Amino acid sequence: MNAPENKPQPRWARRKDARPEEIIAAALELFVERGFASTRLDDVAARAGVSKGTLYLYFTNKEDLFKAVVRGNILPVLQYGEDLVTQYSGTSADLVRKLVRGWWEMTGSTKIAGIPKLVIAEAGNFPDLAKFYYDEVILRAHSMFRRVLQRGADAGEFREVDIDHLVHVALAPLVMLAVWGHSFACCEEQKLHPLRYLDAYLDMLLHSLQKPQAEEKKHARKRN
Amino acid sequence: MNAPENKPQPRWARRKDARPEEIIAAALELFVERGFASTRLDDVAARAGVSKGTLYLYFTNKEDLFKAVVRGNILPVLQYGEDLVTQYSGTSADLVRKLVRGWWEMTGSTKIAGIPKLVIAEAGNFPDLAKFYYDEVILRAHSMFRRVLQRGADAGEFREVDIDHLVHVALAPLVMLAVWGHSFACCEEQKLHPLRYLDAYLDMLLHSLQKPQAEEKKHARKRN
Amino acid sequence: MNAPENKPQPRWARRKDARPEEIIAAALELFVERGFASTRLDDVAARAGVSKGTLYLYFTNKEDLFKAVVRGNILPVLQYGEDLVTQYSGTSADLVRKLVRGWWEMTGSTKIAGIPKLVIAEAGNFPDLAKFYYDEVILRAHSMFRRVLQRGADAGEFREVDIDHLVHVALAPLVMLAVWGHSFACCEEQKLHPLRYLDAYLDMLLHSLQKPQAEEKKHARKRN
Amino acid sequence: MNAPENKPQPRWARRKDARPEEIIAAALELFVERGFASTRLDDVAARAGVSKGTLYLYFTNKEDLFKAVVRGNILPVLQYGEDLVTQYSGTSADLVRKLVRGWWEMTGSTKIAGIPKLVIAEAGNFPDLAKFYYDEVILRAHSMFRRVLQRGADAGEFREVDIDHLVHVALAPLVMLAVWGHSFACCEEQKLHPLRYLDAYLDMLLHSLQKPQAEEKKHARKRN
DNA sequence: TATGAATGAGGATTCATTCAT
DNA sequence: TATGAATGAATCCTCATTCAT
Repeated sequence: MNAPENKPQPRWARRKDARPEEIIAAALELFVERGFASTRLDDVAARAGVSKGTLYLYFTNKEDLFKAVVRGNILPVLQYGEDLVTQYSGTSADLVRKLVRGWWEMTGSTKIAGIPKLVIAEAGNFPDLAKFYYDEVILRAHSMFRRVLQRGADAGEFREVDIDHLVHVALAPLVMLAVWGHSFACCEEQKLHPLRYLDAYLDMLLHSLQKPQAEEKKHARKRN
Repeated sequence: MNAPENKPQPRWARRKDARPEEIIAAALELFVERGFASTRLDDVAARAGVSKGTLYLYFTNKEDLFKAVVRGNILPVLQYGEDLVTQYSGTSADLVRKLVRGWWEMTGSTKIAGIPKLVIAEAGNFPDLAKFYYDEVILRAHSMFRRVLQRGADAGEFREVDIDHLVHVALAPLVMLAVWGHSFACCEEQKLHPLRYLDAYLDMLLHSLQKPQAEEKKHARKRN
Repeated sequence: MNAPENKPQPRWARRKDARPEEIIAAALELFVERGFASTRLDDVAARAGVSKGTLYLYFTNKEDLFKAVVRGNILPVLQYGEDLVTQYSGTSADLVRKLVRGWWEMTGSTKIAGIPKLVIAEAGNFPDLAKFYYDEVILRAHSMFRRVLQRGADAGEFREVDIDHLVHVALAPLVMLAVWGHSFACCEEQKLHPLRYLDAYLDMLLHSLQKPQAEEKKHARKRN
Repeated sequence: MNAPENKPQPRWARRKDARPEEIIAAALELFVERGFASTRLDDVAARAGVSKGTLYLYFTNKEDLFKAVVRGNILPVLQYGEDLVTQYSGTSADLVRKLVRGWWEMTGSTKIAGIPKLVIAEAGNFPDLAKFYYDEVILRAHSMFRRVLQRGADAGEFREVDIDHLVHVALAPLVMLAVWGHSFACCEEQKLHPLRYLDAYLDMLLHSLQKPQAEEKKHARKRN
């Protein structure tokens, strides 16, 4: 206890700051595993190592905790992508590849990937959560991806397409990959290989954006 | 009661057989609107015009009813697609277009489109339902789509791709369109236009399958 | 079971009609004994001989049950008094005596006497119940008593007083007697004798309404 | 912390002694506003400007605090009346008037008037509090009022009545006035005017105690 | 003394399920 | 078959109370 291990903060004060995040982490796991309705707050408390009552010190009710789980986990991952898009200087195709693979490593392959399923499942029951997710996550993600497509089109790298709708379409396979991992993945006898799935996805998407060869050559020349 | 026998209660006799289907129809609506856990059997019974007890004459419990809803609604739509693939004689690109637009009209734009969301949401809680859906719906849909891609490749119409994974990828936007309509659609200020979404999807998919021009020409010649 | 005891109604149907009243009766006892907050619905159910869930078939929630208890028990007793006032043909003093003694027998000495205490105690927490009680019970009781005083004044039997305020004042000892029985009665070593209390009350009230002797004589003459 | 010692925290020293009374004052307000069960100690602490834990330094539990509120507020008001009765030299009717109006100013019109309602409401749940209140408040008040009536009777000013019961009866309107202000007062559209109520009360009470005129004259003569 | 984070027993409420009719 | 009254297990949430600091 009095060991020189650098433990300057009293255990309690530190706990107080850490508690909400510990609870959110526990709740994320359980909500992802079981869904909103089937998750008992007893279990969340137990997994977070606190008592039931403690939950209510930090969250008004189950719904509030649910929203905190979504907001707390999902927003940080958007910033990364937006920054990347802003800073990137290579080809737009490479940017797409980098974004997709980055998303997989930071989100798609983690517990956070369970959130889209959660939000989709509960959108009807929590309209304001759905609205939040739509405004803060979906619109931002669409906006980011639209910038990438526009960037490629402006540079003459991508062909002209219906960008507004393609954004919707092109993000769907990523969302589905995340959803899949928390729904049917465990039913598969021959497991889906996420990286091959992503390769096939990138192959499809980038092929579909490629200009007809004639123009492509012009573009290639310009770039040099 | 003591009335003469010339009224064999025709309406009733008919209803008796129809009961399970009426219940399933009512349950479909409510499950789609509210999700599994939030749907009360009271309401299902009320909407089906029967008493709560009657539900238990036809379904052993809520879970059983849920499964019946899924099974009863989802299987019929697959047959149509499979038959089409078998019989179709035009180009594979046209077959893809026809399948996609047919799916939209028969399924994507109907209440049935709510089922994928439901199954995804409850997959964790009903593993055997998920397994059923995976085996009977997803695998069959994948298989059907795989045949189409293979058909195009065999005919030299489509370029060579990783068909196994592309099937997964290529179906995702359709599933997501169905899911979208039952999750975030009501949050949108500028509503997604499903037919344009499908156009963008087909445009993307078919472009990505196109052979490079050189080969394309060969193919075009062959086709003529 | 098949005994010839005249039990013509099926037990269930009869129960359904009787249930709300059985529950209200049980709830009255417990609310009176323990107050609103300290009464557990478990106990109400047990005393009514039903399960907890059954309460919710008949009452929306605890508050609703509470209100039903008050409304169901208190309104019937008012009618008696109002009818008596309307029909009575003797002196107003005798009418007062009859009303007071009737109230004691029908209400003051029964469980119903616990209700004023209840309503007083919970008025702050249930403003609409208080409003109901004020409108439907207090105002009606005041109105009835005002008619009696006015009747006596009109007949020259009672002296002129500030009737509006006297009504309030004069009913207070009756309310207090009811309240007393459910609050301090059990603390007394020498028990309050309700009938003597009522005698003292009537003596005080009627004396205070008596005209000065001179006028009294005139009145007496008139009456003959 | 390491500041020079010239600051003996005067404010704190003062507060330390005042704490229990500040808590009691805060608790009185809340108990009166909401009743015992609906008052949260959180709120008491907040209103008293202390932490929840601090309450337990001064009171063993909620019940103890409740009792302290009652005892601390109700006893002081009795002494005034008892002293007045002992010292008063005017007519007994005037003494009654003086007592009643004094009570209104010192108690009936203040927050303290909420206590009778509280005690009545919780008498069943806190028998020892009820006993305390009965012994220390009600019996003393009765005793005091009995002395006044006896004083009037002994002086030949009041007629002979059943003093023991009249004491009960005669105090009831005062208690009810206090209770009224904390129960139905807020329901009234035409507010009760307390001073007129008290006038009507005194008028009734003193009239009822008046001797028949013949004797009254004798008494008047004696007094001169 | 004073704090306030943490506790957990307690109670209202819901709803799938049963079963007497 | 059909009903719907009744059940009671399950779970959210509250808040008086404790105790490490």
